[in-house]
Amino acid sequence: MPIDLRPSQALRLWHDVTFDLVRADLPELTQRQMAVLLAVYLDPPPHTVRGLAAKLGVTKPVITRALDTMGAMGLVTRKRDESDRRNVLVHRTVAGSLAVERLGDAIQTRHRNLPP
Amino acid sequence: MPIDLRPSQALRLWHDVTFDLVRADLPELTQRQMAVLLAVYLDPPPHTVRGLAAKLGVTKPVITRALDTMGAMGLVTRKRDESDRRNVLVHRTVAGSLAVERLGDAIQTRHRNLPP
DNA sequence: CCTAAATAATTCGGACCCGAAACGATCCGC
DNA sequence: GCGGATCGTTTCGGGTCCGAATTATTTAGG
Repeated sequence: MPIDLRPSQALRLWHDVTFDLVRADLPELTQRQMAVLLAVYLDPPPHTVRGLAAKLGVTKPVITRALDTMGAMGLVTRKRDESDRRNVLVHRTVAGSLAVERLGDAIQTRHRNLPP
Repeated sequence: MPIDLRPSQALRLWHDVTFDLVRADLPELTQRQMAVLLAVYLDPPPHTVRGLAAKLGVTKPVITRALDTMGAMGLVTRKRDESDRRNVLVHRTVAGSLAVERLGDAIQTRHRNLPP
């Protein structure tokens, strides 16, 4: 477990990484889209629209729209669940894995360079 | 300086705090608004529209609009610079300080509870 | 079967954000 | 003073997101 972060260091970390995300002129993700992306890539599958909506405490259309947008960006794909065709399963992509990996590296780097 | 975060821990931290922000049904801030808010509260004053725009690498109207929104939320205030009335100076508020402080606590808590 | 429940998607009106350009106010050098 | 430069705001057309309600598809139960 890492040594405790003081609040000022915690905020500095959040500030620095947020600036990295803004300065990188990738398409901006909303907070909700970011939450969906990280849920899909960090939590174990399967991921359904309903499950993601419940996890985030938002309505299902929010998830559908987030998946529309992130699907157009190539960050996730959707497939019908063949064992229960009411469900839609969200899958990871290579592009999404790379984007998440880059975010992890950014956080790690900013964390390592925090002032004492 | 804190011990190094592994990328998986870094991403878990970002995931957890992002979820906290989404679940707390406060008005959502865009990434850019978050960047402006943290710049105002973490970097030393004075803060001008032009300075913030340069720091974030965005156009001035982006800052003006972010200040409009965050001003309506009570997170910041604007005042004319009396020594150069072309400038607008961005000031902190009690509500903004509290919001930033709560964010810092959330990050600290999530960081402390990261899996090994 | 055939109805009721569950799931994801779509529609609707309204609000917000964007970039680029134009605008008004203010300052500064000559 | 005056003209150009600087600063913040506003306008414009277009796009995205929102919540709530509705729809279409599929499953499960009697």
